[in-house]
Amino acid sequence: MTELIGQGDAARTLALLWGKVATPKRGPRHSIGSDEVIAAAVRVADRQGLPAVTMRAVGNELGRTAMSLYTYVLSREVMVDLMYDSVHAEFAGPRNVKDWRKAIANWCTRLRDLYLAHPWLLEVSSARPVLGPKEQEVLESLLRVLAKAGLPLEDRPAATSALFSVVRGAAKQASEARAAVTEEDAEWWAERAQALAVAAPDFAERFPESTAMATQQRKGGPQPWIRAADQAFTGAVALIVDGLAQRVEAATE
Amino acid sequence: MTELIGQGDAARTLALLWGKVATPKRGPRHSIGSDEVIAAAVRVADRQGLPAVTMRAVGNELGRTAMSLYTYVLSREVMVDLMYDSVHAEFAGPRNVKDWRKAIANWCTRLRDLYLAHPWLLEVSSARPVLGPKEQEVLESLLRVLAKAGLPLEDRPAATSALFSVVRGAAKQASEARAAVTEEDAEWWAERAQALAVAAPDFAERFPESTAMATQQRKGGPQPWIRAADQAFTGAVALIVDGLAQRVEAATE
DNA sequence: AAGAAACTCCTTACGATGTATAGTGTTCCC
DNA sequence: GGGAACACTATACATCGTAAGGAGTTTCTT
Repeated sequence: MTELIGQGDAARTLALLWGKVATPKRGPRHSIGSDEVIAAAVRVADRQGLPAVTMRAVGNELGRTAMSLYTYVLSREVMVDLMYDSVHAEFAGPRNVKDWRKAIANWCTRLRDLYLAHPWLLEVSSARPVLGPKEQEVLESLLRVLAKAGLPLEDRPAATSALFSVVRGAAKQASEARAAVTEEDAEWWAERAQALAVAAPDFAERFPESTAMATQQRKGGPQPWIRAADQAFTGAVALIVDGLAQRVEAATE
Repeated sequence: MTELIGQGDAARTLALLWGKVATPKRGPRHSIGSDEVIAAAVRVADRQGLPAVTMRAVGNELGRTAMSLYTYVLSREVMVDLMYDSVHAEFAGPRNVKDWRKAIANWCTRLRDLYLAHPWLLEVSSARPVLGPKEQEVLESLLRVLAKAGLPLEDRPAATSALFSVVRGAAKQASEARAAVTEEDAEWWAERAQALAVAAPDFAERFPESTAMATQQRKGGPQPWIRAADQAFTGAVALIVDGLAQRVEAATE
């Protein structure tokens, strides 16, 4: 039975997200701000992944105890939300605004690069939306392109939904592929592949289409995983852009 | 009956996934099988979500201790992998195979419904692929449709990547929307919305396009969230299908 | 037939986690 | 200058996955 943990959560969190925190009048000065806490947490996440972001680890990163963080961030969950929005500041809006097709492709690539720079972003449970300004700006920048392209209002939810999904999906796949290149993990993959061959000797007959696609993808020269993931990504984006072009044409006729 | 119960995690897990476990010769009979363990874990996950799937909870579901599960599943992580593949058995391949466009839409809907029936599927970290036969069959069934449609081999990775991403993304959004209808959570959302209005009074001016889309979506009658999410989903799928149709035409000319 | 071996399942225990609680010391308002 | 508000620390607790070891059960070997 999940109880509503503290009624003030939402207001407090949103205030932090939108930079509307009133500084207290009395008591010792904050030697740091919540920004520093978030930055430290992001550093830990970038280095060691999201599970390593424990209150103790972040406190240690700041030369402080775990409990002192609660002065700034109310709970770990909230801290992760703040981290999430925070790194979206690194996102730079799309270029090539003249050609909207290129602008969309550019938006997708930049967002994917953000996810690749901070893979833990994709582990943040979006069971409940964060609603921060920096992530909002990412969405807004896409909508600006779609508006200028002349895409009807009613088509935009589908478009944004599709593009966000594809970028996130591709980023996930790409970061897996990237991890596979690590020496340690390469071994893991090899072992896994062999174990699969033993466990499922009839794989090729049972899943002919999957096998065909896999062998096709393996022809990509060195580091085929990464290249394949990359091509799947650009291909998927192109697919959606083509679909959007049809909608735009239909609307402007 | 292949013998190899490999020493490694991977081999053991894959053996379980592909049903190639050798039953031990000595010792007391298993009063249950690993299937029952997985089924019990799935029951817990369906009722209370993935975080509630603790070894103790699953053990309790079976009238057993937590530690006894290690006879069957080596670790919690492996157990979740097995759960993941297991429920993909519920997936029924697409109908309407004659019209490949409808078949794809059907495949997407069915997969989304699976995710909605077991929302915890979307929380399973796909940092490392599961490689089970039941999930593989889901992919294979899509590839069969694409093959029959005449989509060139080199376009299939992009197509599958895009469709999987869209279905997962939409399912995530939909399950959030569904959660919002719950009475408890409705309150949470209302509180959240009000807090946002306070924290970001300039939202509309700052994000005009986002606001326009939101108001547009709100015109959807009762339960606008769900309907909006649903339309975004079908729209996104249609978008991709249109893109695929172009590729198919280009190839068959 | 009987001991050894293999196996299931249990009890206990450990380190790690998020955070409640209580206390110490600092800073500012009246 | 006293008291309220606050930052920060130390300690403690429930819960988690699971390591370790033991008791009881079944089968193989002899």
